[in-house]
Amino acid sequence: MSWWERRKEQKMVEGQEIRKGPWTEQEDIQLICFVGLFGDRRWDFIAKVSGLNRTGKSCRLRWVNYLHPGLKRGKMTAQEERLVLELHNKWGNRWSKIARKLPGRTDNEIKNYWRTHMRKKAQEKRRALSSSSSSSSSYSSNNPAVEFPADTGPVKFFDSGGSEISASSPSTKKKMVENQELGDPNGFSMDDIWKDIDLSDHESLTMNQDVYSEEDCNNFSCPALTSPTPWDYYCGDSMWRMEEEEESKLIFSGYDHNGRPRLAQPNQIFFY
DNA sequence: AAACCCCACAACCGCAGACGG
DNA sequence: GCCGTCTGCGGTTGTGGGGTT
Repeated sequence: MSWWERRKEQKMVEGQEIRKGPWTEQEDIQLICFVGLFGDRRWDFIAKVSGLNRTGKSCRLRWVNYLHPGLKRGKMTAQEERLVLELHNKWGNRWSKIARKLPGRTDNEIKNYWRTHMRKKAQEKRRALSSSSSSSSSYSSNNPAVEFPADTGPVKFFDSGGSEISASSPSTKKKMVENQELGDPNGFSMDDIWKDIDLSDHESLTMNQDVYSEEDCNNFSCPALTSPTPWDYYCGDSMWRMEEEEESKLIFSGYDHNGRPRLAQPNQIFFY
């Protein structure tokens, strides 16, 4: 049993049910306040002192994927889509690494985008293949690995990635290798398939414009947000400097009558 | 209008690495 | 070096909304 499970159990014993599922506005506000006070590092501590009855992990996730100032909302721009494609081709499923090149986008967002995007691609490809040739395709039907499931549900083979097998951990690497092995009984790996998909995208990309270099990626900056978020009202980029400006920061203290977030000094906030 | 499908998004889980005692 | 604790990452699942049949 892991420490986390032990801890969960301990909490249950203490009679504190760990909350799960969607976050309420009130919880968001509470979390924002406590992150404002203690910074976005000590999640376990924040989870404890905030009285949210959430796990530290859950708090962190909520912050990183939803509440963090500067997050972009809305559809990926064409530029971002291209960048994701490029970077995935290069790094594989290193979502956090890719996300760092797209300011305002989270790894989760990119992951989700890729998942749906690639599923669509796979389906299109499958349709194209089945209509063009039912017998001579190199995507042989006796290769179970390339049998795109009729069902559009989760597909394991999307765990493959760019030209470089890159993984943060040995187990992840192992998984990738396993996937490749599983998907390659006849010398045709899932990686090849995805590379193929990537390439077709890549080709259409390069037909129209220059390919992004790494330098481009580093210099890439997203256009200004078009729709104001609550964070635009109350912090602009100041929250990014929160750690350096512990003393002078303003933090969220609720909504005013217009529904706009209110600002206050930490010492002006009373939680309960 | 109802049923169904698809997509986007939010959230959870398991695991591994980092770090401090 | 070991162990406990915590954080971060990648994979997966659940769900709500919008579009289509």
